[in-house]
Amino acid sequence: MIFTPLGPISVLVEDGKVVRIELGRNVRTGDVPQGILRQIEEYLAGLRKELDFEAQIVGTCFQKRVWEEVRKIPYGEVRTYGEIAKKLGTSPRAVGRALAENPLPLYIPCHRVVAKNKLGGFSAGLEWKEYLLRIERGGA
DNA sequence: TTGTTTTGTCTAT
DNA sequence: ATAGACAAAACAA
Repeated sequence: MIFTPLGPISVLVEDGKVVRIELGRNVRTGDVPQGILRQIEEYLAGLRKELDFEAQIVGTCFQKRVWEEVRKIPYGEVRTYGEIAKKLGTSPRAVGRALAENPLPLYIPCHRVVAKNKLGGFSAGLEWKEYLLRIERGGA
């Protein structure tokens, strides 16, 4: 369990692999390896740019393709739903739909995906999206 | 600026 | 099979 200005973050781990990350909700979790928590804390403090731990990702074939693509977005940069869609040969709407199901926010940096002229959405609430983007922008 | 149409995928019926 | 939901975008007016 990690604390942020916006609320707690819980990490669910199954045999050494991160299965789910919950923003703003306090979920019952088992033991979480110290190294994983530290990475996330450092990331939130703006001291770390990549999360690198083992994760087990469950989803449909299409969802995994979207999540994989989103993982390639560099720290501090953003892409639009349309840009991701074009790369995968699908529609922006479908990309948003897949991101809405993202089980691993932060690890799969879906906050780096925005709408063309707006911020787009975020399952945990837009405050989280803004918060995360602010961290990566180096802002306070 | 607003509303309307088009759009791919997923879930439930 | 089909209908409805959706974290979007393009277009008409």
